[in-house]
Amino acid sequence: MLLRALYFGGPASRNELSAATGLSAATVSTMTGDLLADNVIVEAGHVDSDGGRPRVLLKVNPAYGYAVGVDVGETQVRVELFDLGMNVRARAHYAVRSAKHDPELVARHILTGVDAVIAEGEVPARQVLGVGVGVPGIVEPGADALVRAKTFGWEAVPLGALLRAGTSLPLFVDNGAKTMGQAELWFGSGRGTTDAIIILVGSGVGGAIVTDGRVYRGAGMAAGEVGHLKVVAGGRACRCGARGCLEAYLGAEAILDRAGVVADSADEEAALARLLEEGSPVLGETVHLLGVGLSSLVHLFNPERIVIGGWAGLLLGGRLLDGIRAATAANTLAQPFQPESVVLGRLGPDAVALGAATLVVEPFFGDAAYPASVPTIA
Amino acid sequence: MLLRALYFGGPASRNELSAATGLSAATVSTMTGDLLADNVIVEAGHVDSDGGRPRVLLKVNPAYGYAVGVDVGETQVRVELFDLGMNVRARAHYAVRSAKHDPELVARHILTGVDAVIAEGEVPARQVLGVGVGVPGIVEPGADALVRAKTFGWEAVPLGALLRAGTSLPLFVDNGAKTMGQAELWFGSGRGTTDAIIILVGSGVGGAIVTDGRVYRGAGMAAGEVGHLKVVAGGRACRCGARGCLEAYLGAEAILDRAGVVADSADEEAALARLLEEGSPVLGETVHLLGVGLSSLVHLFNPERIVIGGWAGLLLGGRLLDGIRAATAANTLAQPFQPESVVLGRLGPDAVALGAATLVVEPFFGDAAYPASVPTIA
DNA sequence: GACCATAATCTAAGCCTCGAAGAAAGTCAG
DNA sequence: CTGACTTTCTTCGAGGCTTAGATTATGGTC
Repeated sequence: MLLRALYFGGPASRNELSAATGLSAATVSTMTGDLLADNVIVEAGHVDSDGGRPRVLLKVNPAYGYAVGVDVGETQVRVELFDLGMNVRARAHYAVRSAKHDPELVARHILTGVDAVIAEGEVPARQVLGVGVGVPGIVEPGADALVRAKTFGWEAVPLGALLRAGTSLPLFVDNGAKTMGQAELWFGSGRGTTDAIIILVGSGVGGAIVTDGRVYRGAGMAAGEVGHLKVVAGGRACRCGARGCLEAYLGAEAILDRAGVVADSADEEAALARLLEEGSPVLGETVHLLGVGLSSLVHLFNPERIVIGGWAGLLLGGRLLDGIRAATAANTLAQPFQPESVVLGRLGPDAVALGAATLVVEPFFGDAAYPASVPTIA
Repeated sequence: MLLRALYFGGPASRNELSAATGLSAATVSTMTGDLLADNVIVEAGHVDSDGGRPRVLLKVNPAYGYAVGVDVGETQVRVELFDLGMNVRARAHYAVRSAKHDPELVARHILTGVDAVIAEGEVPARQVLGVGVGVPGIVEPGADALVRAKTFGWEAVPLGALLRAGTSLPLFVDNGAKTMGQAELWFGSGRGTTDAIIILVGSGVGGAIVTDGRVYRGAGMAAGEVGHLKVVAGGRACRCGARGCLEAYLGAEAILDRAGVVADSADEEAALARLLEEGSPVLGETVHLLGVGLSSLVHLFNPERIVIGGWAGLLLGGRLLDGIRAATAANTLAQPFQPESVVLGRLGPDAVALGAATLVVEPFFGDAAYPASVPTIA
């Protein structure tokens, strides 16, 4: 609890911690004493007195531990080493031939990358708290971390098992959009909210739903698939097999397709930028449909904030944010929705690895250890 | 924690409680001793031994306290008194002229009803733990409990304030669909799940979304408005002002309207039953759109179970459940969805008052008292 | 330099939880 | 019927965490 308060509340004095956590000053004092002794936290300067004893500021020691974040993307595997302050200490990239995503090759890239960044970052191995991996598609819970990703042709790839064979570090695998969402939540535009929607538009559409301050994963880790929210019953075919999904209209691929632009994945960004420059009736429809989708989300989740991110999302939002807000408001009851609550992401499209690293750090900050809501009696 | 385990886990021995809660047998023993002394729990028979000392079963004392549940409906205000076991002890109904829902009149009905059922139930006033009220529309958080309900013409009715002027009992006001959903969650088809969608189809469409074992209310208590999930962008006009809402197709009113049947609200049930009997192309479309809506919900929430309730929902589901399951599956990725997870509600349409009473009881069972996810530092 | 204000620490007490030991209340074999 | 055995429940002392209240530390103000 204290660690979380310090981590997200920036440097703070013991006194502020006492107020923030509700613990007594005495408890904070003894606890911080222990944490200081264990080197988990460190002093971070003083604040000049305004009449009394000056406050000593404390913060989490960034060098106490390190986390590896991995982004398994369409074109490359990116591996990055972060300290607890989420500063990058080392990077490694491995290009992947677009069509071919051999699971074993990907796993090998990840494992080599992990060793490489730990070596390059000059970090003692025992201080590495774990490896977080963000992948496309749906990840099943369980030690094997079965991954289903249509875009990669992965049906049930046991990525967890493949990686565990090559490293003994704690391992966390999750959908890349969710890791990116968690990054926006912790360090980006979602900061400070407890109920938010983070929608990530890239080539496709993904997202993360934040409830009670945490990314909601549902009963089987598959919640938050914003891309497959239906906006037009019986509408355009989506690559998931269904019809009328948001992703069938909103991802860069879908937008370009609808506009009749031919572009392979490497050119998508330039092509979309050109489309925005030149204008197109498709864009108006896109904004409208995004508004419809967001209004559904508002009515379902009543979020405090809606963050639009991902490279295509930032491109669209940069020019059309007002339109998106208006389109959402037009479909939404006035009470639960303020247009200004729709904002753009702040972290850019490369935050998947950062978010993956936060998966490692999250349990370190106390996991919240919620009591099981209802204990089961046999 | 012990109370919750006992309440939802039925009668149980101290030993079972120890296993269920993770507390040691010693702790359970002392705690239950205190609870017994305070009369919060009582013994509930024995289980014959199978070789050792027989177990003494414990349960929550239903007579320890009482809760009043109120259902503010279209045609009447229903007030019911429940004991902790949620057995009805007394009822009072007050007819309301359909069109006219004068807030002060409604409040007066509620207050008279509360006094009436407490008197009729012969319950000591100090044992009444509070009053829960289920209303249509959206309830704003705060002491005034501002209610916005288009169907009643309520713009911002401070129902909480009106009631608090006439009673000093603790007061809980929430949307009726959510209270009903909580009733299904605690005592009906949702029992035992921690992640569920409960969709209630009556004249309109409402719902409750259960995450982490509790009804999710979002940042402003307005989450879970399943009726305003959009299924057809730019589709039929909904009474909320937007277009293409699920409620514009799925509520009894909308179904009958689409089928060209004229029926006022008193006849809706009979008319819908006749439509189901006779068949209609509208029904196929309804099933399809419900499937589309549910598939959106599955992708967003990845629930363990989907409960269809409300009088119209039970009517539809009774005949067309297989079709609904198939329509949902057709629009949903295979991994997160099993068709059998769609089930019918078990409590019938009168569970609003029951659910409202659970609002009163909920904090009594320990509120879960989740630590604030991130303490705020000034 | 006396006095005040605020921050941090120390101290003793209270509460919760647990392990270990043992009491209670049965079954079962002979 | 008796003694061994099984399982449930209770008691007791120890240990840990948290707190209120007193105390010490560190600076400003007059």
